[in-house]
Formats: sequence, C-alpha cells, structure tokens
Amino acid sequence: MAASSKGASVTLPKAASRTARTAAQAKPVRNAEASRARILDAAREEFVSHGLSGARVDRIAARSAVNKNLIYHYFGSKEALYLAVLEGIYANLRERQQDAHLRELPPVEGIKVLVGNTFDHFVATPELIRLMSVENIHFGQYLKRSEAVKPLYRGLLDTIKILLERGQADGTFRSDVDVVDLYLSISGLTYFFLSNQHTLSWLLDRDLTARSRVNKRRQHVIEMVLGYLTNLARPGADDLHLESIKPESKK
Amino acid sequence: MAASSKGASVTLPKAASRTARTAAQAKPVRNAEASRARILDAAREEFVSHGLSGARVDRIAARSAVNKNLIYHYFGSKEALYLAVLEGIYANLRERQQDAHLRELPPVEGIKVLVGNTFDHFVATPELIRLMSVENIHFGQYLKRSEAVKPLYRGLLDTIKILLERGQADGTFRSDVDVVDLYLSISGLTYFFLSNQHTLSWLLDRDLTARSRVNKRRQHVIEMVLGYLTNLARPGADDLHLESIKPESKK
DNA sequence: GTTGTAATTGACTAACCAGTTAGTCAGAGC
DNA sequence: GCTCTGACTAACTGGTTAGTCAATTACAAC
Repeated sequence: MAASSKGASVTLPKAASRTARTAAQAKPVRNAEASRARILDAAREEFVSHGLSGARVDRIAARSAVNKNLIYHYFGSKEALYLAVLEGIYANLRERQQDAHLRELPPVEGIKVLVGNTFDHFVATPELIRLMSVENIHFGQYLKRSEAVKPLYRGLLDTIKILLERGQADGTFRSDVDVVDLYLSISGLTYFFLSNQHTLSWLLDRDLTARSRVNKRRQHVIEMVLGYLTNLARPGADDLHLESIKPESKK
Repeated sequence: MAASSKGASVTLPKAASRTARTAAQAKPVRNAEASRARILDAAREEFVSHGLSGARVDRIAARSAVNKNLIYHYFGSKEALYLAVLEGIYANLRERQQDAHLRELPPVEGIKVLVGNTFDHFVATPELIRLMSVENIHFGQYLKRSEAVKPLYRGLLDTIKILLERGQADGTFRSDVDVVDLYLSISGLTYFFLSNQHTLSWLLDRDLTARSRVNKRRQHVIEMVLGYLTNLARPGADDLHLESIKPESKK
C-alpha cells in the first residue's frame, strides 16, 4: 500500500553483483535446497539451546540469514519445523544402525564395541540428547507423529538380542536378562551422565565435562554392563526375587 | 488514573459473605501463608508440565485462584518463582538423605536397599525428574544460584562410599569402583527409563509406564548394580583398559 | 521477450504475556 | 475508632512473537 511507487528508477548494485556472481559460476542467487538446509541447521541450534517453547522463529530467521516468511513457506509452522528437526536428528541415528557386523563378533567383544559405540555417538552428538530431553518434556507428542523413526530401533534391539543369546548359549552371559532392560541400561548409563552434566557437575563438585572424566565414564559403563552380564553367580538371587517387589506408595 | 471514582456506592455481597464466614470461624479471608503455598503448588504443576519457557504466569494465577500480581508481590518474577519451586523439589530429596541407617547394613543388603529407595523415590516423585530435565535444558543455571541444595548430595555420596568400602574390605565387592561413577550409574539406570518413558514406549513398542514393567525395571536395576559390584572376575579386564579409550571424533 | 512458477522479501497484525500502576480491603495494635 | 501495614485486586501497558499479506525477483521453458 505505502511502498508502491519505486518502479524502475532505483540503482541496482545488488542485482548487478548478483548477475556477475552468477556469471562467474559462484553460488547461485536462489537456491531452494540450500535455503531449506540453512533453515534446518539454524532451527536445530535454536531448538537445542532453547527448547521448543523457548525457541524464537525470528532468531532462526536471523541465524539462517533468511526472511522469516521463507520459513513458513517451507515448513508451515514452528511446530512443523521442530518436527522436521527432530526427524533429522533421529535419522542421524541410522548411522549407528550400521552395527550388523557386530553380530558376528564374540559376545563379550560385541557388547563391548556396541556399548562403546553408543557412548561415543551420544558424546559426539550432544544435540541428540538435548532434543530427546525436550521431546520428553512434551510427552513425546511430536515424535509420535513420525512413523519414520521407529524401525531404526528394531535393528538395534535385534543386534543386542543376537549377541545376548549367543553369549548365553556359550555360557558367557547370565541367562536371566531381558533385551529391552539391557538396552535401557546401556543407554541410561550414558544418557544420565550427559543429559544432566550441568546440574551434576555442580552438585557433585566434579567437572563431568572434562575429557578425562568422560573417558573414565566410558570405561565404567562398559565394565558395568559386562560385569553384570558375565556374573553367573547371581548374588543374592535367593532373596532378590519377586517378593522384594513392593507395591510402592503410588496412590 | 481512569479507575478513580467508584468510592462507596457499590454493593458488597462478597464482603458481606466473607465477614459471615469469618464470624462462623471458617477459613480466614486473608491468609498469606496459604496463598503462598497455593501459588507454589500451582507453579510446580505448571513448570513441570510446560517447562520454564512454556509456563504461563497467568495460568499459575488462575490455577491458584489468586490475582496475578500477588505472585509478583511474593516472588518478584517468573524466574524467581521457578527457582523457589526448584529448591522446594530438591529439598524434598532431604527425605531420602535419611539413609544413615543403611550404613550399618551388610554391604550387599545396604546397596540393595539404597538402589531400591532411589528407584522408589524417583517413581513416587515424577516432578523431580521432569524439573531436573527442565533445569538441564537451561544448563543448570538456576540451580547454581541455590547453595542450599548442594550439601544434600554429600551425605548420599558418603553413604555409598561407606557401603562400598565395607564390601571391598570383606571381599564381597570388586576393588576398582569409583563412588561417583557408581552413584551416576544407580541414578542413571532409573532416570533414563523414567525421564524418557514417553518416547521409549513409542520407539520400543512397549508400555514402559505399566506397573509390571516398572517393577521389572526395579528388579533389573538392583541386579545390574549388584551383578557388577560382586563380579570379582573382572572379565576382559586385560584388554578392557586404557588403550581402548580412543580420542573420539570430537572436532 | 513473454509467461509461468517458485524463491524471496518487507511490512504488517493480532494475540499474547511478563510485568506495572494505582489502588481497595482486612485486620492487628494502639 | 483510628491508623498503619500487608494482603489482595482490576485494569492496563509495552514489548514480543507466531503467523499473514501482498508483493517483487530470479530463473526456466516456450
């Protein structure tokens, strides 16, 4: 309405330089794919450091050097953008699913490598843990909209199961192990340490982000899992069982 | 400025009923402590279910049936209110610190009860885990302002240390265990399972909130910790050590 | 070179929301 | 019964923020 009459008279240094660049075979002026990718990158950073409610679309636009409206053009809404980021991060996990080769290793060796890989992947991808936390704060409601992620877990569980059964068959591993529990433990031993690093460092008066601490933790997690699996004596198993499961004070 | 002249002419049915109630020795019309408590309760609910950025002060006011400004009168700001909630939740942990009696138990029994108690407390107080997640999303910056919480952890760590050392002295527990790592493992085995229940239930196609699952998990966590501690063989210890700590692909 | 299409933009808006202003009201102490 | 303090409230504000409107521009195909 107001910005109407500025038709042809203005100088065009921008357009000129753009055409020049294009002629010089440099980056094209318009590049949908690149813009989309830049938006996703900036959005990941933003959601990772501020959560879903704390994230600001304007900040994402600024970070990706893109007009805010382009974000809505490509993704439709803040929540849809968040979901896209979430799927991207989980899809990244696909790499780790390349663990089929572990299935042929000796059980102890296989578990050792698997636990180590899990640990390393979590350490190398801090965004993963932070987004998992964010998503669980929101009761996992966004992840549930994405069917794509689910199958990835099947393979991981299968690998653990195969290693576990082989180890049980040859008498290396104890027999009373549930695959899901084992997976939860492998992940949990690493996850808590990393997801709560900030509060824990403060509360325990130890710098848990220090490289030496992280390496030490890696070692401990592996030893814990294997120590449990290879302990065939099952200490206290006599009175450790069902009768000790109290109903709990849950209303 | 605008709302000036409405001095004495208005009807006072509210005031009348209030006086009646007061006369009848029911709840007093004004009660600072009760209002403060109601605000804190509502705020805890709100922060637990929406996080810090997602929480709405207006909603807290509505939930606690209190005028919004009263919240500012008592707490000063949304962040200060959040901190008050946080301190309250952690102070609640003090209960669990009543574990001095564990120190006299036989080591295996002591660890068993300690792990069970930790698990039960987490299960019974879901707000604790959710607020811990929220706080870590914010890099623990609010908790760090509260010096009150820290000492609580000292006692817990001491208890674990005493049990551990007694178990090592009498040959029940392995010797290469770090107290901090052990504490992190005890908490982590429970925390991950509970904090990520929503996404995990979906991804693993198992209802992890089911009572039977939770009981099963409790059992597993106890067995894992004790299985590790009492495994004196230290399997793979020969090649499990320092040389396997790779520098990792960290930039 | 015209036309169609998708990329890209600036300017705008309506709702929201933390925090404020300017008070009223209840009761304790005198 | 007056006064002073602190509990409590209604109405408002200014800045923020997700989302929209109405265009303009680059590029490709014809």
